[in-house]
Amino acid sequence: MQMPSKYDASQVENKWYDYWMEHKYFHSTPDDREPYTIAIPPPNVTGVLHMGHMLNNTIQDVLIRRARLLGKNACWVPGTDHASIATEAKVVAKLKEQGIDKNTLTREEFLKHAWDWTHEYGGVILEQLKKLGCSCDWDRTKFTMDDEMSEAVIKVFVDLYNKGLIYRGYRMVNWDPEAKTTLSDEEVIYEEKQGNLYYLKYKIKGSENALTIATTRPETIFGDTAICINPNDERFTHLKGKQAIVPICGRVIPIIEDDYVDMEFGTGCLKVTPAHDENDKNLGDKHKLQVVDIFNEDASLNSFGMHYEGKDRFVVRKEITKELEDQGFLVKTETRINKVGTSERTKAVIEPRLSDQWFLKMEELAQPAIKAVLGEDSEIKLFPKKFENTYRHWMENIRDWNISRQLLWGQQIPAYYYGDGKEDFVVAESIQEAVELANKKRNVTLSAVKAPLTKEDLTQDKDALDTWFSSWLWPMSVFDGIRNPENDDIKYYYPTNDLVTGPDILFFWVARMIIAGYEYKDEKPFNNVYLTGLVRDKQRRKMSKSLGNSPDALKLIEEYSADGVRVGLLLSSAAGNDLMFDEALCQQGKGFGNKIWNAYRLVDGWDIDQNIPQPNSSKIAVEWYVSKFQKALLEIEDHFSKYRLSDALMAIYKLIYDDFCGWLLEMVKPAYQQPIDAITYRAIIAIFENNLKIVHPFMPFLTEDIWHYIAERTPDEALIVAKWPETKPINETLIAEFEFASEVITGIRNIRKQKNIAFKDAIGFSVINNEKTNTTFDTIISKLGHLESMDYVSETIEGALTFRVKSNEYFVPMAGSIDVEAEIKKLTEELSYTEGFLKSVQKKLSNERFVAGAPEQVITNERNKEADALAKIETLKTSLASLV
RNA sequence: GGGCGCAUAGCUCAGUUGGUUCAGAGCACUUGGUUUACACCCAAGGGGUCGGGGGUUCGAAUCCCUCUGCGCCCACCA
Repeated sequence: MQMPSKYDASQVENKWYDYWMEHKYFHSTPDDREPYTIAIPPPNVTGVLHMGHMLNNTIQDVLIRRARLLGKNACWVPGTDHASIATEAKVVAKLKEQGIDKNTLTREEFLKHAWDWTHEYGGVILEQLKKLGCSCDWDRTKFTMDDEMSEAVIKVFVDLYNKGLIYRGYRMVNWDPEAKTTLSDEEVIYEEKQGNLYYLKYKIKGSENALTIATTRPETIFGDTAICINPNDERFTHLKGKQAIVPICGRVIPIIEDDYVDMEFGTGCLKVTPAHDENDKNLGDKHKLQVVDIFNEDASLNSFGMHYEGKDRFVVRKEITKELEDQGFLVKTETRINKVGTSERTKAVIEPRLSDQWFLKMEELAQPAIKAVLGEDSEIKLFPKKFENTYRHWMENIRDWNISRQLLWGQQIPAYYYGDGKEDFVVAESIQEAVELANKKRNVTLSAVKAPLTKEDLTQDKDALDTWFSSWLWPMSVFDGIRNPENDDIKYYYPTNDLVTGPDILFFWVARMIIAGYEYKDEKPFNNVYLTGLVRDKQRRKMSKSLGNSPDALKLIEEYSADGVRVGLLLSSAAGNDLMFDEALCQQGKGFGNKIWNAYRLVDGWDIDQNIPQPNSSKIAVEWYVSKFQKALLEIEDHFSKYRLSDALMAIYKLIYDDFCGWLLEMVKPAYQQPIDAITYRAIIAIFENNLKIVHPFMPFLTEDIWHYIAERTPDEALIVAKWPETKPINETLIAEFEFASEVITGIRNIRKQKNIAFKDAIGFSVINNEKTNTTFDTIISKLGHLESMDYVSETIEGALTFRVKSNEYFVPMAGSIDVEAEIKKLTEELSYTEGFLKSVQKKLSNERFVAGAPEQVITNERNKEADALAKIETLKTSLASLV
């Protein structure tokens, strides 16, 4: 087939992706091969591809394609996450645009909108992954809200409840007043903000005296139910047992004592607002204080806020400060930096709020997950290892997980209420079961038997479960391993091999998957966790939509080709290190593709002559490269085993660019318009095929395309399912000899450059072979140096340019044009450098403690260095003598 | 406040148990080169007191202490 001179990426990419899909290379079913499995970190169903996804999924595809070439049964399960709060926020915003208020809709109506949205946009991101070349088993695509996935979630909830691990509690939670839902601690981002510390005067009841407290939140005085002082604080002894009067609302509250109060901070008097601060809640519980909640769901004030009712908390803060000041209650204001919790999704300032929530007890569940990751013989390895510390810290201080969200989009909590009492509820997988359970439970409680409850008497809890409560089951539920634990898929594919994700969800997701894995399969969910870094721009800023510094992923692919972008992303992204993304890297990736393309164009253009013998230079060249390739193969293997993908790619890059294109092809290339012998040609093709195999995981499209130019192939022979190159013995001698030869060639090139000798002009060449190197590479030196001849001599050649490699001396005769002065200068400089070097080596060797303390190997080396230096000095001296 | 980690060439980073290959790679840069696959190319070259200071050792980028500057995680004193 005629090969175009330019590589047309988009056409090629579509062609081969379709081809792979058509022949079902991505699809996997259990068989007797070793499985290699990755469950994708499911992106948000309504999301679009960003640089983080690109990096993440490129890594996964490299791993999965390599596993496929290694003959494993590779299965990469794709899917999307319903991302409850993020998606719900988007749907609410869209409805708002259409003039629809979420609160006017029934649950069913809202969910219909959400599903419409999901069907419209869901899967866009998966289509984008295809453009990147991701070889997911699309037949297995899952969504965390699929019926069977939801069923698994509910089953697990009920099971954990029955085990006594899930409980309902009236607790202080993080309330997002914009989304009107609870957030887990992990979803709250603390930001430093400039704020004020207000000093407020509270009158003492039945006295003319007053006390002063300091607060950052004056609007919460309506919720004050006590003033607290430290019992050891002598300044306030006179306040003990007294009562204080809250400004503006005039409520009388007790003055209590607790050594929780820091005497150094503020005034040493603390106002206690149990409804709106976690620590105050604790104080409140301890001292049996009243709880006054002053906020509505949207964080506007309720009727306790008196004339501020209905106004937003921040508006009230401003206005009440004014009122307090006018009435003489405000003593002073200090500016202060404090950390304010904000919602990861909506950016709203979090309000601590007391409410009924569902919690999962974590401490006991976490134990197997701690053991699995930490310690010497850990079952799960984190890459890079440094995240183990972070993991340990979190796991050993784990708090109960608040799993309920006041959202509609998600699995509805399977708790059913049937009475007025706080405990009048049951937890069940279905309403039928709930009815039965409820009747049983009620009959036990009640002395008299009442008419049985029916479906209509039960109300299901309105809250939905936290998104992560479904995704923590992901590696199991994608194989239906929760509902159907003995099925073939779960038995074959679980545990999965590698998980590739960002460290930002180490706790949200990774830790919890490990916990769930041990609880439900009694086994780890994956062997290795590869934690990628954040993608940042050149100025180290995190790439984000709001900054507008994130390039359009698909445009990048259009411009640099999918392969180019993949290589660009991986060129500089060690595991766990942030990636300083620069489009120039994609350009380099594209350039690499171009290099490989043109290399094949060269080979493809050769005429083959069956009758000419293989030149010795070509024979050696091929043998050398085969060894070089094998050496690289080992190195690549080692990098992969340590998940050093950038290093593996760089090793491949250098092998192809320098050793293959730069050296091998130059060594075997026939003269202009001359044919190549058949033996060399066949060897080069075999080498080329091996090269393509190792590049394929990184650049799947280009390599598959060239693969089919090399030969007509049946579908079974496609590159994607080819066999990874076999390992063979390495001829280290040959590699070392080439190293030496390449230095000789460099020397010749330098002389040509110095004297402006064009490559097309052949030159004479002589050598004094003090090193006794053998002649293996002579034909190659001759070819690449364009030598007339290569003579072995024993005496210095007069009137020649010289250079040395080790103690060998080389001569390029140049009668009449030798600058003797310059030669002497050059030789003198080389001599003094070598003598200095020798001195330092000898100094080391004459140090008794060195000779006594250093290992044999090191000493031998130093002795070799000494001998080399002495030989070279000898050579230099002889040359100098002949010139002077 | 507690914990973890990082600092090596202009940039991004390797450097495994202290000693061959220890001062490296890629990119960028400088110089020279083009009828013969590729200027998306080839060749050659410059460039670093290994963040500062101190210590251990025959020997330190590597181990210890300290200072400085960054990054991340956790906890949240009103």
